[in-house]
Amino acid sequence: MEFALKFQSPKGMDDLFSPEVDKWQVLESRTRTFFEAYGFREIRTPVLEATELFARSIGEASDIVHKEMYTFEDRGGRSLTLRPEMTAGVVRAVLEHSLLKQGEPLFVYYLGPMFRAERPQAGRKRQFHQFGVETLNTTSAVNDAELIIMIKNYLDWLGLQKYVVKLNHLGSEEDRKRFGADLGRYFTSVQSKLCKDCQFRLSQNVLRIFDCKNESCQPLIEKAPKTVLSAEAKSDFNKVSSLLREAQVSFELSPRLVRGLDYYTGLVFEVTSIGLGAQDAILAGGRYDSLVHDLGGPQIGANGFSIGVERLLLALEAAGVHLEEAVLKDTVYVAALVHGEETCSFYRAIAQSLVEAGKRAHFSFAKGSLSNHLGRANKLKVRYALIIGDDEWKCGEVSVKRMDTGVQKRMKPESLVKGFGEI
RNA sequence: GUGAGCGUAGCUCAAUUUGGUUAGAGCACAAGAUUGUGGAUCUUGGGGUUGCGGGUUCAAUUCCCGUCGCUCACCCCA
Repeated sequence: MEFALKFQSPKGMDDLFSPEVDKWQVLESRTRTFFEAYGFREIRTPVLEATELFARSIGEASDIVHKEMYTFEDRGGRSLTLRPEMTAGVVRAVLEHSLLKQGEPLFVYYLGPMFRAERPQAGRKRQFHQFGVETLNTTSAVNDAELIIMIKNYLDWLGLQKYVVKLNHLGSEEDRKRFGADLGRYFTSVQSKLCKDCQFRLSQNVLRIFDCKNESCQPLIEKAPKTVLSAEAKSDFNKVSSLLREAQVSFELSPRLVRGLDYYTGLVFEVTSIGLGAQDAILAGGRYDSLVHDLGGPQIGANGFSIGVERLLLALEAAGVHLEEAVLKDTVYVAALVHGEETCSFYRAIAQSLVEAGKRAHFSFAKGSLSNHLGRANKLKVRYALIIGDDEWKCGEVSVKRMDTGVQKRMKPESLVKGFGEI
C-alpha cells in the first residue's frame, strides 16, 4: 500500500465494480425485460421517507422498525429514515399522485437499494438491493396465484434450478385476532418454559414465536394451537393451492411461515434456495389488504413480493449460471498499440463507431507486444479484438479479429458497424 | 444487539505452536526466449509500514491490551 488508508466504505456497504458489476447489469436488464413484458412499469421513489411511514406500515413492534432503521433528523427537524423496504414508499407514492384508477389494477415494479442496520452476514448487507413488484387493487386468489406463477417463470427463465416455494395463509383479520388470542393464552400458560426471546415475543407479537429456532421451545411450539381459518380464508387458500398445482408450481405448506412485517394479511410466501448459508430466503411476499387504507387510501386489496438481489446472485452462482457471459459477446478488446496525442481523434472515432455498433470496449493502452494483447483478450473471453498498430494507424484503419474463429479483417472505423456482422 | 473465528504481496495462503539475521510460495502482473497474431513452456523481474495504535522485551508477524475491518452463526429478514 502506497499511502495510509484513511477512509473505508461504511460497514456492510459494498463498492461494486467490474467484473462483478457486469453480473448486476445483466440481471437488472433481464429483470426489467421480464417485468415489463408482464405489464409492470417501473416506479422510483426516494431513498428517504418520513420515519412515521415505516412505523405505521411495517409496525412499531417489528424488529425492522425498533432496531434496524437508519433514522435521523434533517436540517428542518423532520425525522427521516433510509428505506428498509419498498412497499410503504410505493403505496405512499401511488396515493400521493393518485395513480389508482377505479376498478383497474395497478402493476408496478422497482429495483433499488434498501438499508437495515443489522450485523452483516452471508447474504445480508446493511445496504442491500431488492427487485420487487406490487399489484394494487387486486383482491382474488387468482391474483395471488398469478403472482407466484410469475415468480416461477422468472426464476426458471433466469436458470435457477433448485428452489422451494413455501406458502402460508394468515387468515382473515378476525382469524388472526382469534388465533392471536388463542396463542396468547396458550403461551402465557407455558410462559416460564419459554426462552427469553420468546417471552419478549409473547408480549409484542405472539405469532413470531413460530420463528424461534431454540431447541427448548420446539416441543412447546409443536403443541401450540393451529391456525383455524374461517371458511372464507380456507377456500381462498385452497383455490390458490389448486391454481398453483394446475400451473405445475410445486410448493410446500409452511404453517409457521410468518412475515415479520405487520401489513401482511392473507396469503404469504417465500422462496428459499441452496447455496446461501443461514439466510436462505431469496424472495418473499404476500397479500396486504389493509395497508393502502391504513396509509390514507381507499379500502383496496394488494399483493407483492421482493427479491434479495445479493441472495439471488449467490443462488444463481451456486446453480452454475454465469450471467457475465452475456456481456462478453458485445465486448470488444481494443489493442491500442500506437500512442500519442495525434492518435486521440482516431481512437475517438473508433469509440464512436462502437457506440453505433452497440458494443462495449475494453481499451488497453498497455505497452505489451501484440502477443500479450491477444493473450489478454483471450483471457477476458471477449468475442472481438480490434488491433490498432503502426500499419493500421498509417492507413487510418483497424484490424478486427474474431477471437473464436481467428478470422481477421481490416477496415475503416466507420465500417465497424457493418463489419462486426461480417466476420 | 449477542457469540465465535480471522486480518501477512493485487488474489489464495505459508512462517506464529516454542519471540531471534534479509517474512516465503502459487496465481496474477511485467520483461525476454518469439520485431505484428492467442489458452503452453522456460528464464528473469517488480512488488510487504505483517490492518491500525499502544504495551511487554535486548529483540514482536509471533505474546498482551485496545481499536478498526472482514467472515460465520444467533437474532431478524430479502
